[in-house]
Amino acid sequence: MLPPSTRRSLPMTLLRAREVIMAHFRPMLARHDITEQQWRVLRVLAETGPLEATELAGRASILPPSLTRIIKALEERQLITRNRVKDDGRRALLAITPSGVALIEDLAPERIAIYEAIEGRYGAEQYERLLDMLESLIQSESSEG
Amino acid sequence: MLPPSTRRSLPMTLLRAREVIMAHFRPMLARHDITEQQWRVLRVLAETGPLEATELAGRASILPPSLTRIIKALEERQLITRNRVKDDGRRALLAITPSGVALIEDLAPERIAIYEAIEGRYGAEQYERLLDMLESLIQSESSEG
DNA sequence: TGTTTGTAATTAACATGTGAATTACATCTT
DNA sequence: AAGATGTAATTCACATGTTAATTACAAACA
Repeated sequence: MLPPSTRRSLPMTLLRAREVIMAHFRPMLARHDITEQQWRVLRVLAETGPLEATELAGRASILPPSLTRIIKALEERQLITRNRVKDDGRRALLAITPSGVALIEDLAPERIAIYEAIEGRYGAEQYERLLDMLESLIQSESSEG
Repeated sequence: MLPPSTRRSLPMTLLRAREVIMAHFRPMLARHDITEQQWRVLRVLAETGPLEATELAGRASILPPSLTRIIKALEERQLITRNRVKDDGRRALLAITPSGVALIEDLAPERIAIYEAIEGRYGAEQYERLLDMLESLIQSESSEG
């Protein structure tokens, strides 16, 4: 078996795919002066409710050191709050503020339009199938095996 | 239409997929004290032959500012060389050195084994189909599209 | 020739990715 | 209670991602 050429390597193809998709969202994020990762954190908190940092990091696919910095930035902008957990001085519950919710809601319509445009070009069925196949890949490669 | 939940968003799913795949390669790269991006640059040069920076950046999916730093590091380790292009003082041809080739060749067997293991778990057919679908997505979303 | 326009590469500034080390706190053990 | 062990979060150090600005050079052109 030969090694895959760079044009057919799975990690690079995933990277490029992500790249062409994110290109559609970046202008929107830039207009609102928010990074992609900050946006992920806000969306997760908006969907899930208050979370501890470890859980949030997992759901937003952000490593702890990055999350520490992102939390600091979002807290300064008053888009999230942090509250110490009783009985455990290490943990804190992170919650989105009303301003944070408002930001997410502001972006929602444009976000939906971008997704619809992508689905329109790629095909809605294909799109769902691709997501299924990616989830299956993640499943089959997750550390728990 | 509702916005996709973070668990079903395409950018995040692509990110997680890439993450579980790269997890298999990182120990190998760390043992050879090379970053993922440096490895990509070396592989592209090994496959394609000498390239100018712009072309290399495109093929390795690395932005110019990052490539500038990576080139510097690889040049210091004598894994690549750069030679000015006649008639145009801006450009330079970047080429992999014999040491660079040797490094790539050292890693090749393990690299192949890792890919085979992934294909084995995920299914070789599925694997190829996933690559096709991703390439199709990239095609349909490319800026020229 | 000198100026303008365009292009390749770099630099600057800041955010994130990554692995290792550290801190702060809990829990277990004796 | 005191020490050992474990866990959550942070900090550190360095590499890359990202956009904007700048530099170096080419090409077009007045």
